[in-house]
Amino acid sequence: MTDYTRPARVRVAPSPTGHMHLGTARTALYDYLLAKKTSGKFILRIEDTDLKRTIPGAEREIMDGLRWLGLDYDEGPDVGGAFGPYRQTERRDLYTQHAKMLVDNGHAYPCFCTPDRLEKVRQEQQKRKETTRYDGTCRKLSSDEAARRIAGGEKYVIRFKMPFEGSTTARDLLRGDIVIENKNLDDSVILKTDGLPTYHLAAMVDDHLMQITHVLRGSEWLGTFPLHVNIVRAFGWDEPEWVHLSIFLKPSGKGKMSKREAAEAVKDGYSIFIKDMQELGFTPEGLLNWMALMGWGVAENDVLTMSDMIEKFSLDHLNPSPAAVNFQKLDHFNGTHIRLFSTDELAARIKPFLTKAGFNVDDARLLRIIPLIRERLVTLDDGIDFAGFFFKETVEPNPDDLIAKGLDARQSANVARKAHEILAALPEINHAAAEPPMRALVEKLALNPNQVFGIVRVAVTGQKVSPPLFESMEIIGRAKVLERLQKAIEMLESMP
RNA sequence: GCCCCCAUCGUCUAGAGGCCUAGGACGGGGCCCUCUCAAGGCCCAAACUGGGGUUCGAAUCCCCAUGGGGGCACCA
Repeated sequence: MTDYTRPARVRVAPSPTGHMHLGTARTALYDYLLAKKTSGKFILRIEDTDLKRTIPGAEREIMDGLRWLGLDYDEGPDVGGAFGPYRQTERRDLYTQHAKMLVDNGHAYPCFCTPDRLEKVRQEQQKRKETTRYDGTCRKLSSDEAARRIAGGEKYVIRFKMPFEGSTTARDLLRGDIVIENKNLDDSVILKTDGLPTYHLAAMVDDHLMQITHVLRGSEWLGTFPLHVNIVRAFGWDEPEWVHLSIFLKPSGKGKMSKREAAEAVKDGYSIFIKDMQELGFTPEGLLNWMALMGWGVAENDVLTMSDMIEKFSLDHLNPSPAAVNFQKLDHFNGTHIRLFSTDELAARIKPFLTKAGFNVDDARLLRIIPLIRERLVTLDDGIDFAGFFFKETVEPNPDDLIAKGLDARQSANVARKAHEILAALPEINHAAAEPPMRALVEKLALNPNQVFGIVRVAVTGQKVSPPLFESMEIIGRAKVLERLQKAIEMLESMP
């Protein structure tokens, strides 16, 4: 059982090489939950040691994404902290020193092999159907010779010396002991020609120096797990708790999320990128709830707020198996959380979407609209379809939509005229006053409510689907309702 | 090819040897409500991959098979 009485220090350590995605967000969430649960610290560390792949703006997106999700970090590049800097390129000297420590105590060595040679070795191994691995050429070099070549200006990397014999046992919190024969391991590069470390060195050094107690990371790291454990042990450090999280599979469950699949999701109105999700109208609450439950589960009542999650979260109960993403379920959680918002809250969340869509939003009016649309929204973006017409001067219904089922244009025009008459006779169009006479009209015409109200709906809102008719008309106001009805009558009359 | 990991309804999961006739959620189907679309309520179908052990007793522990996934970079 995990000890939740000691404050945990956990970190999310993304590399700024692209858009922030679901996997990073979920790891951050679990980190955050653990930190909150133990009154510990949640830390953001930027792993930007691959200069070639670093993308400008990516770091900003990560920080914005975490904050938008409500996963505020206690330490990080832009907030500081006692264990900084929190950007690996700013910790360069630390890695150089630590690499040297390993060389000095015989756990690492300089390697002068060129990329060309390594590539050739790899190809030959592949041809012979062998495992591709470093062949150990430079491991045999004497330290004198290595020193001479370095002094001669030759380029080199530092490789970690993996043991040849025996086995390495690494303990994962969810999987127990993972044992691997050392002969299956090779000597990985820990410090590159450019002087910057690879993940293997940088993450181990930083996790130790930053006093990380629990390392939560994707299970794609399981392959290099023994390497990492060996590095930590070579330094003589205590190990953190290792927790390898399940990875996300594409919706079909066949293979992990790929670029291709990501593009596919966007076409369907979804995305695996946090920034896109925000723009698509998903809420942090819905997203968090959904992500939390991929890789973790609760017995019942799975609608969870942040405080519910903090209360119920348990590392021991995480699920190690891969999880296929299910966007339909995201829709469900998003809608559910939207319905949990107060009217003021929802209005504030929707307003930016309406504004962005070009509507001039009146706050008081929006507040009246919210109760009408709340349970119809899946995303905040849906607010445009359900509330946009309230802010339009005029609407342009599709003429065909004005014709009720079972009626022709002439008959529909007649219905519209009668409705206009009834509504025009009212000093004010509100729900209470308008519904009874309109119901009476349905009776009198021997039609069904669908037909009559449908015509009025399309005329007044410009669309076939809308919030409840009478409540909507009340907000639109008498003048505009009559004006729009009149226009619809004319449209119908001009139809053959 | 080699190494590693995983395995409960279509999907996400609960399950920690007897509380299991296997629970919940999404999705699906049906009914109710209903001015459209939703939301909501009620109901239904749907799973322990297979085979061997261990045990009085296995979804749960062990082994094998099968299936799925991940990794084999001077990327993270």
